[in-house]
Amino acid sequence: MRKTRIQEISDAAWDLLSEEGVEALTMRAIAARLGVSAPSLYKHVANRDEIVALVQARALIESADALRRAMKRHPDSPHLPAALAYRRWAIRNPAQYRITNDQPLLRDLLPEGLEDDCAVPVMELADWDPDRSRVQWATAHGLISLELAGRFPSYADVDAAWTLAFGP
Amino acid sequence: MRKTRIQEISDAAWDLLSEEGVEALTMRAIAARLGVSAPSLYKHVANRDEIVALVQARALIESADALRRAMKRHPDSPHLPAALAYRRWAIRNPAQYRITNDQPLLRDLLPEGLEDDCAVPVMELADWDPDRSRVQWATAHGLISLELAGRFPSYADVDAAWTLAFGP
DNA sequence: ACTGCTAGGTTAACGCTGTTAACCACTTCA
DNA sequence: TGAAGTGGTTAACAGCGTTAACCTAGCAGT
Repeated sequence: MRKTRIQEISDAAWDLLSEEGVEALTMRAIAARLGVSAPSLYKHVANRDEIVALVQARALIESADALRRAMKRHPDSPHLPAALAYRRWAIRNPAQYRITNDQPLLRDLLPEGLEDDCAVPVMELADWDPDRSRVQWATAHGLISLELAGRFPSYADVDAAWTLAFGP
Repeated sequence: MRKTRIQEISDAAWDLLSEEGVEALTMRAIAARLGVSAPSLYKHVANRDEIVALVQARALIESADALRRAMKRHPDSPHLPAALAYRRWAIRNPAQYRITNDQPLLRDLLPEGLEDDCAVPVMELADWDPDRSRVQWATAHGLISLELAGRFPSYADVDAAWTLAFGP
């Protein structure tokens, strides 16, 4: 089963984000990675947003999986491990995290139900209390967002903040 | 005391953000607001980042002031009022909030000490515990960021989340 | 009063961006 | 055999930040 061209485009975009950051995600750069000219991408996607949506979908899935795996590994006290796993994923994929969480999701272009599916583990961690789950999600997202934006001073003990927020 | 041209540029950029959002903040649009051509802006600023930094500085000051005023108004139980005042400022100035908090601060272009000054009220609210202050800041920032990005469903009770996070 | 500097504007242009139009070759199928 | 569809091409456009070159009004110094 060969890779479809759309998957190749998605992978090229993902790798470009990993290697060169958000600003490097241009149609011409993606095309160059596939050894092709930029306009030919439009034979496979309608516009750049559709490629961004592919990245957002993968980022949502991967980060939710990281959460789920950590919860499975620490079934009795999952909060801190799950939070740290989420943080770890974000720090390792900063451009992907920002492109899916620092701007509106391209919902119309995302697979149906994906967003809800990825919210499940967070709901579960908050014992299905929607308010609690939103606060915990916001705290994790806020800590990551501020860390990625370099808003904590270099001497800040960010680990201690995570432990205080999600620890025992 | 007439307004200096740099202040006029800063104000034009601010108003443009208020009225048309982040993507509308272009050199040509700022210049048009002053009835002038884009290249002439470079007689007053080195580049676009310098204008963004002017906006960031004003946003930091205004949002910190909103915090401080709320704390002064509710000296006995300031946490929730202060948090809601911060949220209110962000919701009323979404483009300015995002341009200063969703990307790295342009520290080299910001007035010396401004960032620290604006962190003081948050520190005070957290009883000068740096870890607590970072968590509370992150929670507020996360809630705002997710709300501005439209990540909460329309039926979500965001007020309840704020009350849960900062309430009594 | 004349000279020359400076402040602050102008237009033209460059390289980048996303995107469209027009064209072309190869494969598939009736 | 011919038609349609697939997936590539180059040229081009408007908008972006930015630079270069030029011009003009006002002020300072002799």
